[in-house]
Amino acid sequence: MDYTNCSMKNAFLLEMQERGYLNQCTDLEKLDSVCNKQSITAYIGFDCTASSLHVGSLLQIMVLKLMQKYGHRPIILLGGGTTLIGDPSGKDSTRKILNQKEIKNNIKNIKQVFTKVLDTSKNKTKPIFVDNYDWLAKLNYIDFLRDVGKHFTINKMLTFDSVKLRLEREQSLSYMEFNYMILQAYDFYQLFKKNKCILQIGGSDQWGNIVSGVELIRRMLKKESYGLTTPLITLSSGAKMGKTEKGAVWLNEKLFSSYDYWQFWRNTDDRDVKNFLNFFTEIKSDEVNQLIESEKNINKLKILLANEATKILHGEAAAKKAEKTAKETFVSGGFGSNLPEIKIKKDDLNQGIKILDLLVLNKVMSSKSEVRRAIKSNALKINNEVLTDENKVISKNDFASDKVLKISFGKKKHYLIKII
RNA sequence: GGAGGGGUACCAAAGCGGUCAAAUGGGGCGGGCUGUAAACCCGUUGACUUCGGUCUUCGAAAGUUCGAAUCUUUCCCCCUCCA
Repeated sequence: MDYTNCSMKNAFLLEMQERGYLNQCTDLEKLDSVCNKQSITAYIGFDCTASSLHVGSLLQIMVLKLMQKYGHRPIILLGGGTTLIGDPSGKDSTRKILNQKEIKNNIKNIKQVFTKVLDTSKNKTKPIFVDNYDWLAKLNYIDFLRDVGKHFTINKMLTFDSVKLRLEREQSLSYMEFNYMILQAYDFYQLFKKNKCILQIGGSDQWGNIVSGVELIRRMLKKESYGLTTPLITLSSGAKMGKTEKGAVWLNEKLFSSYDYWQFWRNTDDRDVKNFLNFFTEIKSDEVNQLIESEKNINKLKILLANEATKILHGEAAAKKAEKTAKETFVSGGFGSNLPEIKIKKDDLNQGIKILDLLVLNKVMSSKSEVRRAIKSNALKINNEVLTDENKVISKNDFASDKVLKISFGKKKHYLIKII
């Protein structure tokens, strides 16, 4: 949506707009004037179907961070209740239903990301974590239908994309999932009442759910609340954002290392660099424009992007370390110290280990055939030398004076073999 | 509940008794070119292998046959139309 003609005054919303975080808003002008008068509380709900969020949720997290910058308070709703139900938005089919234990565990892990990225030091803007299981689980079905359900018409619900698409594609939509939007609307109502949360933010696929909440609050409390969505990020290549050769780009370090995370940003498509600098770093928008103008070497900007983005999630030290490793590995072709390691026992090394076994056992590749294939196509290197012998046995002699050996698969995947 | 149609590898989709580890497209992976980018070109894409082969796969199970993804039976699941 184009808001260029809207005369916003509020600094927070202006920056939202400059960075491209604004997609749709239920009433931007009113929200603007509210934000100008007071600090607000807003919430974003996150899905807890996995043990970590991935970059797909990063834009939302950046919005929360930006709120804090302007003195507003974010609420993070980790939907233990709604995850039990499953949001049909943007899904072709029913997703896997998790049990409570899995969800609890997921919430615990996901929470770590927020405590790392957001500022928890200031009382006024300190994030609040809530779990809608706390109120959803207590609901009484009959009461709920009478108090909340009466405000929803099936006629309207059927027109929401999340429902409509399923019906059009003739994919089944269970009654359970059909209720999702009501529960999400009820969440907003609860947070409005309990925490004076007047704004719900979400991805563009959440629009329908968010509007339902705004309407529910209006009907039940006769009060005004707001909804705002962020755009769906589309890559220049048309692909979905967040896929790499290592799978999804997870935000939890256990699932996706800070080095890989840095690499992910470093490998950004030229055409996406400007957007990403605006979306995923804290560099000011006009500064970004200037950089794009003045810096002729796009790779320098990609390094900047990687550093800044990694800094936000994993801290400055991790970002620096990743940059150093990348430099050592790619520029000088040496041994970056932060590369993933494969450990070999001294005894095993004395006997010699087949390269085939080594790579499969350490999950560098999933089968011996794959290793053989890689060797046939000159994709495997030991200390930068192409390996042609698939029967190669790694032994002590292969190690340089240093106690380290570098194995590379393709141009980007490098591993250090260490003797333990 | 009745009548049809269908379930094939990561996905889509061909094959309908042997020449099928299974066409083709997409995706993935690798190589080349480059800039750790894009585009393009090439290779590869079940597992194990002493590179001769061997083993396991076409919804599940049983059967026919020298031989089955292909034929038969039962079961499970999905879709369409009718009620």
